[in-house]
Amino acid sequence: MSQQRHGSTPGNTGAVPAFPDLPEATIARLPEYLRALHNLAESGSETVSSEGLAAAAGVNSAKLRKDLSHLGSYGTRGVGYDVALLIDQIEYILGLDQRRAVALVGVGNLGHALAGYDGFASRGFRIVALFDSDAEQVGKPLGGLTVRHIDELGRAVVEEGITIGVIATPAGAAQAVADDLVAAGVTSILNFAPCVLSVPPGVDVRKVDLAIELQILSFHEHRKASLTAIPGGRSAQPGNQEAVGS
Amino acid sequence: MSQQRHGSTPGNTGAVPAFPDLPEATIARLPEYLRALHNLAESGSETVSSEGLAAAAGVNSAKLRKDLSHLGSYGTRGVGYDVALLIDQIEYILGLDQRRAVALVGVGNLGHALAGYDGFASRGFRIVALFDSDAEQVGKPLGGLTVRHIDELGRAVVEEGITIGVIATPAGAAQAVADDLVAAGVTSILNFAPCVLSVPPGVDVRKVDLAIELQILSFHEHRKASLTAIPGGRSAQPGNQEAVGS
DNA sequence: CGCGATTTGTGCACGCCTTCACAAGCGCCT
DNA sequence: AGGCGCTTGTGAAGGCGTGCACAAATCGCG
Repeated sequence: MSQQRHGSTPGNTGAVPAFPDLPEATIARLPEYLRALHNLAESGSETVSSEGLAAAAGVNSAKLRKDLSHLGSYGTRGVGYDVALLIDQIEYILGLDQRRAVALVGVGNLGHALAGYDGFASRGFRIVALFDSDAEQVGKPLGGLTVRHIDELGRAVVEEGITIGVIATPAGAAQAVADDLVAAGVTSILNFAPCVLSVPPGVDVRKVDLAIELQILSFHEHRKASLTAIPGGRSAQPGNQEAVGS
Repeated sequence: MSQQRHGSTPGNTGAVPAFPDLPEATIARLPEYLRALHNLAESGSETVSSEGLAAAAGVNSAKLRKDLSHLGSYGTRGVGYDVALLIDQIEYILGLDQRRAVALVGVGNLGHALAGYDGFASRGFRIVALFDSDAEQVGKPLGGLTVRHIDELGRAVVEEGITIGVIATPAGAAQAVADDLVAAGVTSILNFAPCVLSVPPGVDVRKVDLAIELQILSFHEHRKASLTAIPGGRSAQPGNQEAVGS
């Protein structure tokens, strides 16, 4: 975690409700809280304590309370948080009430899986267009959509109201695709290609590199092995849960 | 980002080289540096300055120097870093010289893509076994391997020397699979299921939730939209690169 | 051999995030 | 109505990570 520091809203005296200036670390945890809350709602819970929700989300209860306090006071002392109300609040903050339209570029190995991943639809996103530069792929049906050539991206972004682009191409093509997405008006990019993208100010990029996650685990394996090898090294360390994305 | 605080190596006076106690944030960036270094090596560079490598990895040069200084002094003032030497060092630290054996559990939509992802093999990992609980899937060939029933996991872990498990099952099955992996002796787990896993001390879990990444981007879209809507809101913010992990 | 240009390695200060500990508030029971 | 137990919300402290700015070190050239 590093940059991504955005300006606040200085003299916001308009009728529009002030957009809360949440810490980046808090934002990254809100989706996790949201998922836990949906589970609780399904199991019939009306309210939940910070302790209970924290356990379900895998975090410290103090951290959870501080995170939620940034959104405003939606809890009742002595009782807990109203599950349904909190769900609405978090979904509003995250902008999920708009069911954002997503474009997926690159329908190779990974792209196929992403196009068919039902976890997107169930959590507020619609993949509305698939693109590829390979003529072999263009025209093929995939998950209810037809793969289109990347030249059509600009038009599709406008017509479908796309605001988020997902890049699942090889690393060599990723920068060109990013440029195309930006030119088309997309301002948020999720990049699965193992490379650094250069984008203009105002465009947000998040990166997911599957191999990097394994390499981090590999480091801890290496460390654990070296600890158990030396005399005095303990074989059990308090290693534990760790989420990506900070 | 949160826990994962491991004990240091107190009285390490043995012949085994002291395992460096790297900050977690540094560890998360090492794989990125490694990728950039491989690119540089391929293009024929013998040495690289901190400025150059930082640009290739998408970070600040001061941060890069501090990160590398934790590994020891492998640079030459006035010249830069020896690319080949640094690659060896980082690969050693990350434990990649052992080409770790990985087990993949769940060959559904996402599992298929992971099994065929060549980015693993090219970066030090071998997927050596595929598992599923669905009898329909068991026996099918996939990426040069045959899908096995999850009951065989314990035996396979020992025989193949598996140290890392990847969970690509639905959320409902993930905890049971994690328990099986731990029981079989696996001490590192990469979890793609959208749920919190409970594991004993000494086992490391990293989580990748594709929908969460989109939700974080959605938040920034929402924020940007609300900024441009109010008078005085600027339409271009210094949003920028942001990696997951850490 | 000495000097200047270049680049690393790091001490320091700042800011963010986490965690503790507790006061304030709410509901329930008597 | 009053008191008691429970839970939230938050002030303060501590730790971690980042980035600046500079001293130390190395190479190349005259």
